[in-house]
Amino acid sequence: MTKTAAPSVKPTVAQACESSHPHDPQALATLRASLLVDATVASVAEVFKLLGDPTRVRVVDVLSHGERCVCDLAELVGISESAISHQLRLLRAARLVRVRRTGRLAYYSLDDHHVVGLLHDTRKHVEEPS
Amino acid sequence: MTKTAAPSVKPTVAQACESSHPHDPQALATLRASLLVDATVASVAEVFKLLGDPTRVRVVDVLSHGERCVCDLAELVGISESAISHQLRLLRAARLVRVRRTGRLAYYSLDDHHVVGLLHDTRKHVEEPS
DNA sequence: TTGACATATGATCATATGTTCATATAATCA
DNA sequence: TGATTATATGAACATATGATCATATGTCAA
Repeated sequence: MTKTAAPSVKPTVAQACESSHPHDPQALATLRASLLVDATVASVAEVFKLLGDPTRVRVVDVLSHGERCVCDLAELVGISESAISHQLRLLRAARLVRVRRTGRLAYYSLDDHHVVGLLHDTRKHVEEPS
Repeated sequence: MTKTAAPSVKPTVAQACESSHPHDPQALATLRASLLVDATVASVAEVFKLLGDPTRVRVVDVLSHGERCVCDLAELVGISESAISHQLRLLRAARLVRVRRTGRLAYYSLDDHHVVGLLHDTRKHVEEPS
C-alpha cells in the first residue's frame, strides 16, 4: 500500500521545479544524507501506527496504571474480549506489551515504557489551547 | 471501523472473570476515573495515526531540516507530486504542517514542533539494541 | 493571450484494518 | 470425566487508506 521505497533507490530524475527556483546541489546532497534510513522510517512508522488507533491508545492508557487481565481490559476499554485479544496480539508482536499467565488468566502489562512517554507528550500536546 | 465508544457509555455488565480473581470495586472505579477521556483518546490516536505511515514520517523528517517546496519534497521522499500533495493535505488538515505560497511554488514547513520531538524519541527508541 | 509549469483535488482501485462470529485451546471445578 | 471459564485465533465483512490517473486551478514567461 504505502510506498516505502527509499528515495535513493529511485533513479535521480531532474527536478521538475529546478528551473523555477535555485537549488544548491551540495545542500540537497547533505540533506539527503542526513535523512532517516529506510529501516528506521519503517520501524518508527510501525510504532506510531500501533498507537494510531483509539482502542490501542486506551489499552496503553489502562496498562500505564498497572497490569490487567484480558477481561478487565475488555471491560475498561469497552470492547469485546475477542476484539481485545486481537489487539493485544498486535501489541504483543510489536513487543509493546507482555503477558504473564496464571492458570487461565492472562495478565498484560507494558513491555515498553517509552510508549507511556509518547502518550503523555502527545496528550499534553493535543490538550494545549491552540 | 474502530470502536471509540467510551467504556462509561456502555452499561456496566458483570465482569466475566469476576469469579476467578478478586476485584476491588473501589480501585477499579478510581482507575476508571483516571483514564483519558474520549476526546483526548481520539485526538491522540489521530496524531499517532498521521505519523504511522512511512511516507508521512519521511515528510516530517525532511521538514525537520527546514521548509521545502512540494516538488523537492516529492523528490526527497521518493513519491509522485500528486501523492505528496494528498499527504500534505492530511498533514495540513491536522495542522502539523503549514504552507507559504510564493508564485506558483508552495513551501511547506512544520507547524507543530512537538512532532519532531515525538519522531526523535521514537527513533532513538527503535534504534536501541534490544 | 497562449503555453508551460507547480500544485491541488476528485475518482478509482487494490490493499489494509478492526470488528464480529464461530470455534479452538487450555485450565479449573463439580 | 464433563462442564464451565478465560483467552486465542481463523474467516468473513464493512470500512478506511494510500497510490495513481485525469483534470482543475493558479502563476509566470514569451
